[in-house]
Amino acid sequence: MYRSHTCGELRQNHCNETVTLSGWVQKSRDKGFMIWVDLRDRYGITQLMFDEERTPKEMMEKAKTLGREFVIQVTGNVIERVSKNPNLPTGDIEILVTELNILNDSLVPPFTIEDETDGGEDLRMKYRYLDIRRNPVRENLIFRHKVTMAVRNYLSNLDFVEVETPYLIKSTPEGARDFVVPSRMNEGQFYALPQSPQTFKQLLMVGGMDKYFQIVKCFRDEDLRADRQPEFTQIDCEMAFVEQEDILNAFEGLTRHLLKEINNVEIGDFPRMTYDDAMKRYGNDKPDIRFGMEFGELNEVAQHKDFNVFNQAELVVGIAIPEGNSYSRKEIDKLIDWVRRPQVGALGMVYARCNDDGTYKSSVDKFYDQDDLAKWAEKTGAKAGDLICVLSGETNKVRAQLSALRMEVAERKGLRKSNEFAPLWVIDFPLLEWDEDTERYHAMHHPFTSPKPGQIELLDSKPGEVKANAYDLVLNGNEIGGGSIRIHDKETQAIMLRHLGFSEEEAVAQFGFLMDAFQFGAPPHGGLAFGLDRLVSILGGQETIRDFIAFPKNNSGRDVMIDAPSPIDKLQLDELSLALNLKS
RNA sequence: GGUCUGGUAGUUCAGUUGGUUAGAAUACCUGCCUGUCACGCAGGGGGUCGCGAGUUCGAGUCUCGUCCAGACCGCCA
Repeated sequence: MYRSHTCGELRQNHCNETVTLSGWVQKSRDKGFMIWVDLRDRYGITQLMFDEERTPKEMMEKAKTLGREFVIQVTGNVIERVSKNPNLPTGDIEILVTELNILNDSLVPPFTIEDETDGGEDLRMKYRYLDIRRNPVRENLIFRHKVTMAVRNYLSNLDFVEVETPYLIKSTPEGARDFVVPSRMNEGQFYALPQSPQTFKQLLMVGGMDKYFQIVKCFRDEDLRADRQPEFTQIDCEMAFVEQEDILNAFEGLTRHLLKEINNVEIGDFPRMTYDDAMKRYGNDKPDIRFGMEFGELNEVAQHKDFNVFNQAELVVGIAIPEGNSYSRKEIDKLIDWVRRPQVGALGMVYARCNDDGTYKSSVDKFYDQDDLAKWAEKTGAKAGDLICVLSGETNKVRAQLSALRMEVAERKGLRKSNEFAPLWVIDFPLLEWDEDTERYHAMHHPFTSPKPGQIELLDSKPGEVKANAYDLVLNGNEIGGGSIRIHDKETQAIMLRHLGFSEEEAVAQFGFLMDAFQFGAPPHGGLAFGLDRLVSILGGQETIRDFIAFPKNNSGRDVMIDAPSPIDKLQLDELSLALNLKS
């Protein structure tokens, strides 16, 4: 028996008991006459004690050799401490050790195993197994476990069935790049890892599994970000015999349950906003509505004066920064520099100070009088003491730029509070999106999304204006879920694929299996998928998803711990009938 | 594919205008210490300044290239 108790559970009432503990040496304090060792496991820390008078000499010598992260097993008596430590749950007691067994020694760890570690990201990832010994990472992994358990319980209680779908599937040209797996048994042919189990869950609906979910890994071979991993986990859901309203209600229920269960936050009906509205009011299809600073469009009141920059712009739009008038000229210049960075890409920024006495002072006073500026204030909702920031140009670009500014200002002003939760449904997404590079329309969500009733005729005349039965669930400015009501008949699916540029042969080759299935009594269906990693990190009140993933990849898609990806040897390539054609 | 930031002791970082033997904290090692718990005290070891060229009497410092890491843009149906 390695242990009778954990390192987190012994208290005063255990005194005089003989116990056995196993764990890691957190720290050893050698005072010569006495040695204290903090023994750590997942559950806590218990202080071990060796002392000149009561500990045999050989054991005293052995205790002196204990280094950080040695794994040891001790047996001893629980005794009350002479000087207690109120900061530790086990601080009233310590173990007077009678047997010491070094199970395994340890090299000096490359960073400290403490809550506030001195280790950089790089090092922590290389030695992730040491990082996981730290409280914050371990707690995040346990937190994730609690979220997934809550999801499984909630959905299971509503008669959802978790069904596994295959990881080795077929590559499709739509959407993200596929990770590809060569097939040894089928020379020259490849599987793809799923970007999502999309078609399989639809086929489960055809199969009559009318409520499905799966907590499932998905793979996308695209460039990464702080919050984007090449393999990530979705809570993938699908329901048959449902309309959009049924889906929104079902998964609003799940989200509300999680907020209550995990964060003890009660939230009523989630607000809904159309995509068009979100773009107009926030310049963004995933607006953070924890704070204001809504867009005010100024074309009416700022054009047809002598300021050519605005006159030539498709859109003139501003926001009011609360108490922004306190910014110095220098700070405003810095803000202007910020929006001019290539990543944001604005050419310039016009601003107007809203003075406390109700007057205005703008960077374009030459062109606008006090009455004009008062109208700006009205449109942007600016109050005395605020700062109006105005950008202009091509509608989509300006909206993106001003949205970036809005988020940046909110971040700097601490308006993005991690313990506040503001969910939002964004609905009525466009069905199609024009792609400049390929000069054709792409499905904004995916090719299986159904258009709004009665709009399918518009596909020929005004494809960009067709709205879809597609919706996103947004939480605190992050898209945590997205879904749609699917097409469930062969004809509509064929029309859709044709508009996406598939020839009939291509459509049959890629998605024939789905359209075949639609001919055998496919029920109306729809669904939604949550990004679990992001959802968990937001509920956990943290920015980075990497600390909620046990073994994440770095920026370049590498696992620096196992050093993957890596070359494979000639033999493996030969078996797969593959030859390398390296660019560098 | 692009923009920006960084790379100096095991680790986190400082290093001024290009100038003597590259520093601090922490970790590590040795010794001391009669209740420690961020223990304390004394001493010690530890450096290819990412790598490669170049400029210079002289480069951690300047220039170019390159590699690695991070953030962002493109991309991510």
